Amino acid sequence: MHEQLREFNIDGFQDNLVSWFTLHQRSLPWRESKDAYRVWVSEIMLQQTRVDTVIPYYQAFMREFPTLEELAYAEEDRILKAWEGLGYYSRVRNLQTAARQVVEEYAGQVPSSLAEISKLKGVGPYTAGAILSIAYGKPEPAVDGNVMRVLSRVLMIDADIAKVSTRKLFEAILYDLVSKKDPSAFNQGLMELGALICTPTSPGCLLCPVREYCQANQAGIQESLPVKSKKKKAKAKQMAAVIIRNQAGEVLIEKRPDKGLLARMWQFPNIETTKIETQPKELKEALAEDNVPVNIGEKVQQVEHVFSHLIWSISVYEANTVGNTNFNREGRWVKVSELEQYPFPVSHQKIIEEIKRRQV
DNA sequence: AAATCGGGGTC
DNA sequence: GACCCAGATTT
Repeated sequence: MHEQLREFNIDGFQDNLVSWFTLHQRSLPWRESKDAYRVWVSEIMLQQTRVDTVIPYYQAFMREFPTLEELAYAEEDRILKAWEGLGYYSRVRNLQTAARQVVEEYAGQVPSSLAEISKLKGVGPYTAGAILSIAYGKPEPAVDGNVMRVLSRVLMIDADIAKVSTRKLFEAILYDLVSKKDPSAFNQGLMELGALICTPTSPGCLLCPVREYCQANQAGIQESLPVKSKKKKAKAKQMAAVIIRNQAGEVLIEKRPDKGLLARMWQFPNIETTKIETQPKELKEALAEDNVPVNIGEKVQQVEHVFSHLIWSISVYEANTVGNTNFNREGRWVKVSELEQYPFPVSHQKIIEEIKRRQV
C-alpha cells in the first residue's frame, strides 16, 4: 500500500466516486460505446483540449472515418482537414501511424496489454491507462490534469504537478487507489469530478461526493492546490506573407515542412523578417529564389496569432506574377473557391477570410 | 528536465 | 495578460 494512502478509506472513496459518476456523468458522444477505436480517438482529441471543443470534431471524425481501417489508409490531407482548428496536429498524424500499426501487427484489434498499447505512436501513459480502463476494464491509472488536481487536494499533496516525477507519484498511488471492480467508472469519475466540481478556481466542495475524504478541504486550503510552476511566456516573431495571383487569377499555396510547427499543413508563402520597411523587397527576393518572379503590391492585412510558446505577427501583402513561374517547392496554384479543400492553420485561415472579403 | 507542439475559453 | 485544458514527443 502506498504510504500516501495510510489511514485513507480506499473503499469508501471508491464507492462514493463511482456512485456519483454513475448518477451524474455527462452524456457525451464517446460514452455511447466502449469500442476501443472510438475510445482511442476521443482520448487523442481530448489531449489538452476541452470537452466542448472536441464534441463537434469527434462526431464529424467518426462519420468521416467510421473504422480503424478507413482511418489507417486515408489520405493525409483528409485527416489533417478533419483536425483543422483543433491544434497539435501531430496527434492525428501519429493516430494514423498507430492505426496502421494496429491493422498490420494486431489484425485490426487495438491491443489490450499495457506493454503493447504503449508502443502505439501517440499513446503515452495517460492515454494507455484511459483506453485500457474504459475500453477493456483494466485497473490501470490514467493521470491527466484533472486527476492531479483532484488527488492533490484529496491527499493534500503539494508536489509541483508540472514535473514528470509528480505524475509518476500519482500513478503509483493510483495503482492502489483505482477501483478493481469498475476501473472505467473510477477513472472517468476522477476526471469528471475535476471537470465539474473540483475545478481549478472556486471548487464546488459543498456538492462534492468525496468531501469527507478530502484533506485539503478539511484544512481549508483546497484553493491553494495543486501547486504548479509557471511556464515562461511566448516569444514574438515578425513575419511577412503574400497572396500571389497568376494570370488565371489563381493563388499560390505551399505545404509546410514534414517536421516541426504545423507540419505538412498548407499556407501562403511567407518569410520571417526583422524590419517592416524592407518586407516587400525581402518577399520579392525570396520568391525570385524559388522561381516565382512577382511584383509586390499593397499590404492588405495584419494577422496576430498567439500560440502557447510563440506569437506570430504577420503582415500580409498582395502580389502578381511577372512572366513564367516554376515554384521549386511543394506548392499549388488554386482557385479561391478551392482553398477550403486544403488544411490550413488558423493563422492562415484568417488570410483566406480576408481574400474572400476582398472578392465580394 | 526542459522545450516543443495549437487553439480557444475564462477570469 | 495569465492560466487551463481527458498530454506526447523530441531535444
